[in-house]
Amino acid sequence: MTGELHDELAGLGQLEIKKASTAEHAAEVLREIILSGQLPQGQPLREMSLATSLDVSRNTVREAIRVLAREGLVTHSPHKGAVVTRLTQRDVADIFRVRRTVELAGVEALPGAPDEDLAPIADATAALEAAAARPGWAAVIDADRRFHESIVDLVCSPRLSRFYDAIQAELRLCMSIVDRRNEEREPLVAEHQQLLALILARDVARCTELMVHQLAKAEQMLLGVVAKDAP
Amino acid sequence: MTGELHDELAGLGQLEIKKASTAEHAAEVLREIILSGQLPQGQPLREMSLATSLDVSRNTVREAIRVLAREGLVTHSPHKGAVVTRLTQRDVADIFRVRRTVELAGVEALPGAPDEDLAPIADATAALEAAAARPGWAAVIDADRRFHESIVDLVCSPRLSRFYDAIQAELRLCMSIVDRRNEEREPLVAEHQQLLALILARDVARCTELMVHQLAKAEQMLLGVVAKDAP
DNA sequence: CCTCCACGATTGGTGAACAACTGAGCGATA
DNA sequence: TATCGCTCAGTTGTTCACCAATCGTGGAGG
Repeated sequence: MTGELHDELAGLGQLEIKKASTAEHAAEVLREIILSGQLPQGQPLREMSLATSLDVSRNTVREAIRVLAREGLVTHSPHKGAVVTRLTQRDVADIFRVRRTVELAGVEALPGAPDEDLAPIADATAALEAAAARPGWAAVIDADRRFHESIVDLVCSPRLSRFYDAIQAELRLCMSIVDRRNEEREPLVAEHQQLLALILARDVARCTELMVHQLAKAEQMLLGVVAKDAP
Repeated sequence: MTGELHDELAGLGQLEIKKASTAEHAAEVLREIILSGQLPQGQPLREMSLATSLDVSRNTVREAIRVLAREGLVTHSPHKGAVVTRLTQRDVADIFRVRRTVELAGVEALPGAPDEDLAPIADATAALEAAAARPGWAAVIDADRRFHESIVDLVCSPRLSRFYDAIQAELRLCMSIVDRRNEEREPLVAEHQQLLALILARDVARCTELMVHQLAKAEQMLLGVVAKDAP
């Protein structure tokens, strides 16, 4: 009988995620709006206006804003409200310091990782190749995100993975102001393929080296963008 | 003229932290109650009862509970409310995996750290010695906390330090159920003195080794405690 | 002994109200 | 002119009252 039950649940597969709490849902909507770059950095979030446009009560909006504040996507000041976080060069440097620490910890965990934990990394690489062949950056960025997330997951620490999630959200916020019109995508694919090869070979030393190099390059790029954005 | 202004502000040094929001304050009070072990793990937190005893509105209590939930101190289930988080062995293992990752990253940063960043570690060690000479565990545990926090601060990453703060809060929650009546405190002091010596000598390799060993010991102890606590 | 259902308690969410605070505009004064 | 103090509109912080949805439980009935 557990069989039938399981089948029934499987049929509901898509619906099960239908609804968390209203506040979480509101937070998710806001998060996507912010991360998609529709709101410029520093833009104030007015509770009343959001409440009417999201069609929820002001209290619910407040909860959502608190969630985003904890994630670092908005910055809250007492009696002044929340604004979309304005990332400074210092923030970018900090984010990449965390990336080095956490992602390299994932690489260090490589020797003891079972093969099936490596599969998501290969999947993300494949998705990255496929996305690069088609127009649009959204899929590319998402595949890149999954790639690095899978590396951190090698540590097998839910808390570390959650923390890294928040870091990636800030990173996306930062990347939302990047102008990618004339940016190459082939190098990105090639770099990740190299990384994947070293990962599958479980070559910790060279993987670390390459990853440090790539992170430094990305950091330089974003430092430049942030510098230009905030005069 | 900036000189006079600076002098005036310096005189006000202590007052600047005068007051956070009511919700944050409520969260802080609740946090201390939980971390001091006055509430057993699994204890439900009723919004109404807390609202009357803290003399704030139910909404404010709700906000405070959300804060604690995000910190991991309470576990929230829809329509069932929040309970003091019950830490499992899996949680303890995860917390220590994070500690290894993050604290060792602090040790790795040792070669590039300026001397003044090492001072807080020495201070914490001194405080630990002093606290161990007097009765009571609270001061000892706090000094230990500061010791490890200062090591993480060597990375110079506000985000990493904040994350580690949350981890330490969970750790304190876990330690609140430890029975320390017949536990030795001299070994703890000696171990930290050894660590401090290696840190001041900037001996990354041996410091890492010793710290891994000590963390493993603490982890074993807490795993045993948690196992006994949750049958 | 087991099942089912109704009830009380609790949480999730809304709307309105009021207090407290901020920032900007505007004179008044030196 | 520049600075101080004031008022004022707008926003946030907090409380209160209310209702719907849900959970746990205990008792009625089989």
